[in-house]
Amino acid sequence: MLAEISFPIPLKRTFYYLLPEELELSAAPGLRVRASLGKREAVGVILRVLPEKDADLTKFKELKKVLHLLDENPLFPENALSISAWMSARWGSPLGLCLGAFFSHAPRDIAAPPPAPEPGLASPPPEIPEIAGLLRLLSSGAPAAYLLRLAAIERRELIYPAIFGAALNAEDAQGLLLVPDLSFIPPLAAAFEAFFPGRVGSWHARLTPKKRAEAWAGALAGKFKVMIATRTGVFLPFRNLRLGLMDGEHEDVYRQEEAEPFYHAREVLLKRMKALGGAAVLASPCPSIESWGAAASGEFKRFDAVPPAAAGPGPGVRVLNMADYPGDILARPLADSLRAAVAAGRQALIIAGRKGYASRLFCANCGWMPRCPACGPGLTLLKTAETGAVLLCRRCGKKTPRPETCPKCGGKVFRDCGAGTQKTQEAVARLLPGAKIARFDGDVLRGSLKAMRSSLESFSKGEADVLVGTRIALRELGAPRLSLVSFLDADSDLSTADFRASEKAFQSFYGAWRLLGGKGELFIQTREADHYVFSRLQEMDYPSFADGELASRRDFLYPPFCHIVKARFASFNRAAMAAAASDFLKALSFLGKSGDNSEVLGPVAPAGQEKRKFYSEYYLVKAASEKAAMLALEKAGSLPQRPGVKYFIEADPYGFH
DNA sequence: AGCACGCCGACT
DNA sequence: GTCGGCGTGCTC
Repeated sequence: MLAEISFPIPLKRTFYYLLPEELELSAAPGLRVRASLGKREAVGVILRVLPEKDADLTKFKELKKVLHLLDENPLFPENALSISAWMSARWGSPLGLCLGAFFSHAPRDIAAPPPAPEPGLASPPPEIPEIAGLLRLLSSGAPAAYLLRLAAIERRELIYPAIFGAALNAEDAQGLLLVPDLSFIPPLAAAFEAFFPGRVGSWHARLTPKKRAEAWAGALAGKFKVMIATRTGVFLPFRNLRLGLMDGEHEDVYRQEEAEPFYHAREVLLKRMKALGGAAVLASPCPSIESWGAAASGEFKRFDAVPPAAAGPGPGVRVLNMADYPGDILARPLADSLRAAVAAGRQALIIAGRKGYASRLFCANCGWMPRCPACGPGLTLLKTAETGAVLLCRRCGKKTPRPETCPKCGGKVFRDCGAGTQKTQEAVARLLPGAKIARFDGDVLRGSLKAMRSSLESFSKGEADVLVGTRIALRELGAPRLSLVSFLDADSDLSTADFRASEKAFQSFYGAWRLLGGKGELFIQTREADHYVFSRLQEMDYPSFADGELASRRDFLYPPFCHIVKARFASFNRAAMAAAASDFLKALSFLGKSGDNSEVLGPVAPAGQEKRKFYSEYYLVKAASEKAAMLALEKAGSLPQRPGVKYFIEADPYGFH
């Protein structure tokens, strides 16, 4: 007999190995094996067991033997194999790498289950009247997915234990709590410890190897009742997982895009819990429009844990039209409030535009800003050595030459905006000569965990008056004396090429508003003060914003009403690139045939391409269903490779470049 | 991904 | 004369 084996290597192919007779009975799909691969040994997963006559072995000179069978039973009762196969089809990464996400953290020897934990002195789960209905449904154990809108962040420490308490009433039932950031784990673990003493585990990327092995084996053995984990925790093994809760489900960190396998932890969690017949709860103060849509269509049941008090008037919101303050980094009203806040012993948080982003152009005289005639806002300034400054629409890719004169006032002087954290820090220092100003951006974050903590802590303790940071600071921050938050350049978010730009911008503003805790002021500086996002800000009503956004996604056929696949072709040879694109279009001609409303947009080429030696263009597939998207991804991924052409095929791209 | 082979630059 | 850079190629 043969075993078809998948290894965690970036290859789409699988491998045939001979099964030694003594393993023939125990070998089964989903079990791990050790085998020689090339010049080394590797652990792979059996995909199937088959007789030799069923495999075409003519191409191999040698068939190696499986060396060891590592498991007697599958480690994942929900069938990691089928979930991995779905992941592979859904995001296009090799099956072996998808399986690797589940198996690669497994310790070499899985320790025997530890002795049954002694039941500690547990507090009764807290009562949360607002979500009594949700708790009732969870305690019934019915398989379902829920969307939970949460108000105050602090209440997670009560609400989540109540939810786990309700859903995990069986003795061996386990729950997984996914959080967007490592820094959320310790406080939540401490809160859970009161309700599940001795049975709360943690999982994140910075665990030491020994702790990692303990956590992994502990989850598998059922030692932990509750596992609190960052993104990769969605692949942990459990003996009896009954509840998966994702905190801050709208956060982009749940999407893995830097390295294969690509996936979105939210979707993987939903898939897993469905396969297990368990419950999934997606929680957020400002849910993703995808989840909002699923709730609207009845796929998720929605609950709101927003107490009535939170609906009252909160911090003041002031949108400052920067056309009225040409050249200023800090507009006058913001500068005045900032000065007053610091003088009164309060703290302020200033969110600067992200570093390295293309800046925007505006008329120095009247503030006029060029817009793309086809797509509305979104034109950014692009500086190229050959052609000079060009305006690029990041939504449709169209480029226009930089205007000589302003069509509104005839002015000839243009400025570009977009102050980074450094420039902003200088401006604040000039405004408040005596104030202590701290900075928090990607550079600080990339440094040591300790440096990052101390930088934030010094602000939380009140050692600094003003914190200048990128939006990453919003998530990490807890500052009781905070009374002012300001976004210096809201346009840098709104002008990104992403159909999610409005959603992400509103979520940021909303998060900042909530961070103020019902008092103080939120300033937003923009040159697009008439953008509809701002019209929704005055009430700070997330549901009404989300409803509007969802309707617009429906009208323009964007997720959750379609699945997007992006295909980019690049080459030094223009004809070869065109031929690859033509292969692609031919392969995708099945779309839309069966009456669905799938469509292919493109080609989109970068600005100033004719003048360069290197060519590239991309297409966007808007597939009407997940199935159609997976088929499109598969076809695009298996195009004949034309020499000299590079292929970039991507599912669910965030931002179209 | 590993791990090999292979062919050109500075050094014990 | 070697050590060692990383380009290319293969893994049942």
